[in-house]
Amino acid sequence: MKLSARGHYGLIAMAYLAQREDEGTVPLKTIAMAEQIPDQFLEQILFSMRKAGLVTATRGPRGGYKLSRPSDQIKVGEIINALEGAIAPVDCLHSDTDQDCCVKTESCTTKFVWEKLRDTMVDVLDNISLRDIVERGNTLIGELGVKS
Amino acid sequence: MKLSARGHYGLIAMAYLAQREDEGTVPLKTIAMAEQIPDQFLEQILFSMRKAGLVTATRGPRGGYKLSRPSDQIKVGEIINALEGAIAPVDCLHSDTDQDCCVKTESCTTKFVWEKLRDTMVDVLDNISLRDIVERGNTLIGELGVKS
DNA sequence: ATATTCCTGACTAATTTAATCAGGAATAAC
DNA sequence: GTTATTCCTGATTAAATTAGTCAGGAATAT
Repeated sequence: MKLSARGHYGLIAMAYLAQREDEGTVPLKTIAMAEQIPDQFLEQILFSMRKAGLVTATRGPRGGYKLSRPSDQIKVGEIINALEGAIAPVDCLHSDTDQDCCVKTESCTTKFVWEKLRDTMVDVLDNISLRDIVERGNTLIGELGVKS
Repeated sequence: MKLSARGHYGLIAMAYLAQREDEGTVPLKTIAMAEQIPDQFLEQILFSMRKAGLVTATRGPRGGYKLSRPSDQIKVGEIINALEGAIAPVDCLHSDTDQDCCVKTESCTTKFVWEKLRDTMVDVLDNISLRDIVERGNTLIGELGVKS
């Protein structure tokens, strides 16, 4: 039940962009450097973010990435979904019909457990926006002092 | 964010035992056969269950496994915990101090997201017992008719 | 005795994930 | 129009994890 590095890095990068949403574009290398993400790996990740319509990119000198929408309109759920596919603790949750996993055995009495888990996870992630993360970060800094 | 086969099979096997909790011990092979789980793999899994104190085993002819407690006192969370370790979407959630992941970058403003997700997941899984699964299964059978 | 069933570590195979490589295309600055 | 910068994108390799098997042993009921 672990998040992949893709998802982990992805959210960090998006939060980085959110924190600078009023400052125009940010080049990939800047993010990679600041957050210690291998930059060719981050390239893959931001490519996915662009395909998902969550960021826009500009090429050439002074180019880079920025959020495609205000940070309060981008939910963590969308990001993770774009990077890792739909959340589903168990594969057989995908099919609308029970075909795949419930035909042969009676084991699918357990299925509702994973459905409930999935629904709860989706609910949590769809209710946190990038802005929430930025604000939370600012609050922490205010309370505890900046760290670096 | 996928459950491993260990966890998936494990819950199925435990639900199987729960459904027969008044019938004495059930041999591993019976479960493996019924639920289509490779039996040497199931052996590993039930071994873990025993080490975690969730089942008791009897050797020899007419031996087998049974739940070590009434099914309503065994939560899904315990089972998954024993089979996959503590739930933690991101590794740095383990350490009580921030040492591991938050020193170098400001990326840990995202940490609370994973904390919240973890807490919610734990909450869901700790509030479903094996008996809930059995009852749910019986209800479904009553409503929809038995499948096999 | 013997058949049955669990015990347990070591091992192998398959899959997934992380990361790198490579070459290209667009664009701003000069 | 040349150059440096930055994103684009598929292919490939390397590392790690997971799934599953092998092998031999120990306990126990009949």
